[in-house]
Amino acid sequence: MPTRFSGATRRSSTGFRERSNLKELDEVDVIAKQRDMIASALQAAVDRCAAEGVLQVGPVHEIHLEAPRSKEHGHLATNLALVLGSEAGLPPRKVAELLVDKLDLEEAAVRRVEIAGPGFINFHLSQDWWGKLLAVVLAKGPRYGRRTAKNPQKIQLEFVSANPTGPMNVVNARAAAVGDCLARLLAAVGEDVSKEFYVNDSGNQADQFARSLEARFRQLLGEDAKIPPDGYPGEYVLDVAKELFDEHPELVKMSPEERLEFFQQQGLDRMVEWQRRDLEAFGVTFDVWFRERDLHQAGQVEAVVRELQKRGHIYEEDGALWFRSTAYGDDKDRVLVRSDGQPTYLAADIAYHRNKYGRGFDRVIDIWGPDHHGYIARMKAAVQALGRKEDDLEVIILQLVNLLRGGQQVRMSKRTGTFVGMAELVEEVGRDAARFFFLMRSPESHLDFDLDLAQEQSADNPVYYVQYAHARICSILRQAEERGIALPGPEGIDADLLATDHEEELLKCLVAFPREVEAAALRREPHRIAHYVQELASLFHSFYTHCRVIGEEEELQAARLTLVMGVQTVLSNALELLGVSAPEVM
RNA sequence: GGCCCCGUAGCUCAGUGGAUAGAGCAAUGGUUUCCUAAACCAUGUGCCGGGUGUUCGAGUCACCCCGGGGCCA
Repeated sequence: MPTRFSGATRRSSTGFRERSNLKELDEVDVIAKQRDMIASALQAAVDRCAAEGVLQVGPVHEIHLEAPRSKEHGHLATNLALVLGSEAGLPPRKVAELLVDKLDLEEAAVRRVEIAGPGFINFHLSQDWWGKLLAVVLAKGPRYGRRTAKNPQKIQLEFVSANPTGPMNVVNARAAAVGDCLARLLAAVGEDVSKEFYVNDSGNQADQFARSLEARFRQLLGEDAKIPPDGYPGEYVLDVAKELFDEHPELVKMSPEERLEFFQQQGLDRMVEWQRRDLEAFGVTFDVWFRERDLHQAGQVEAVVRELQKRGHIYEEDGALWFRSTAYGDDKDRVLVRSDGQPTYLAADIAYHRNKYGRGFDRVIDIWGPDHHGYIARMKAAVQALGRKEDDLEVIILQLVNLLRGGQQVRMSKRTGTFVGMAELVEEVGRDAARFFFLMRSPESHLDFDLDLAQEQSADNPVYYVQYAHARICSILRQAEERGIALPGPEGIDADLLATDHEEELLKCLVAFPREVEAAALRREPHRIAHYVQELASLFHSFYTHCRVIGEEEELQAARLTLVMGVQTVLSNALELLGVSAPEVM
């Protein structure tokens, strides 16, 4: 039944986003359903062959169906016959023949089945099915690619957690982009995610920062104060000192001890605020900003040491308290409380992780910089010593970022002032480009970040390339709207008309999106989405050059407009996952 | 010395144990009466660092070696 896009139904400024009432399509993922139907048909065929004795095999554990790379191999393919071949003692192609012979695919939208290569069984889906797929994409709209989980995990994702004693660097920025994207991906597959930033506002570094502030403060008063040797000489410390000086004239009258105390609190708060603003400018927000200070004040560091003691994981040696982390695979035991009674950083970190689980998280994912890989074993040991499973803590180590300018590596040095921090980077290349570039590589790969390319407004710049595809679609839809072109509903189009390779490739790409999201989320690999969206944009640009949309014969125009809306939806959804904007005009 | 990451086309990198290993860049040549040329099309490129093993099948998994980067001591 045709519905009209123009006129009565809702429409967005960019086109004909429409709210469909395709209830059952909205609920069921037709792609997954198609897989399930083919898989169960294969299962039935195996059972029948086994019952008739032509195939002597045990129960099949898993039927693997994949989308082949090459289109000659159909839309879905299974290696089932190859797997069963050795077990049955028959050549795989023979097994495939037996299976295909017994295959009942009446329920499935399969147009053709063939045996190919060493024994693959390839399935070609009917064109009609592609029309249904488009209907699903449009019906789900922003929710296409998202799903709900039957038993959502409560996941805590901790990332960035930069020391509040200085500006954030480019690895922090990479962590922000990756962490935020991962949070979006996990939410997209139905998990319950909380993003957290851990503020190391205690300990020696925080003390040194306060002392550096004090020195800067005295300099403002005209005194000849020196930054302590382990302090922070950066100019930003002077800026903070100035701010505090202007806002708190009473500081002048305080004793040095009182002032130090004040700087410990207010100075670090100022830095944290600064970080929060920089992150916001990058489009990254956190659900929780957790202060290490609070852990100490609540006595949780002592508490976790006591708990480990009670559980028998602590021993005393040389006046210090040691955690027997080797019992869980660490290469040596670790000090938790030094002989002078001071807890170590590790003790606080363990207390922090206990706190996380105490808040009811099923799983904790930490994203750390490359300098922390040595901590994985001891933290995992601690988590297990506290009675959790090893997998309840997952650590992603981000590798280094090399900034390139003019083809040359930008040497990072705080001393020589060639330091490019997160804020400068976002300022220089823009939020979208920065995020996209950070998400192009897998987290554990070293990343070369080409500052020149990121700013280029050309085809070479993948961000613009992808965004341009979206803008072009918006342009088509605007024109269709202006001309008052009426459309059938997505379920009313004739999908047979989408017959060119360009169109088929696009449809296949749209189908693949939910699984791509799932893979990216489960494997913690956001870069998959960056690659996917480039692929989709590329297919669209090619389609755009070769196929007209507006001005074609009415039915074809309708079918292509529907296809283009589907592409728009998926481009926009994918970019949303990356945290990159999808502009309507460029 | 121990550990982590990487090694795939000239460069930067993708690559769920599957079929003839891909993309972008760079190079060369083309495409605009027509929805945005920030685009498209065509052409070439490989001991997937090396070896051994597991497997019906290995760029992918295991082990060893070589090389680059990093962390710790």
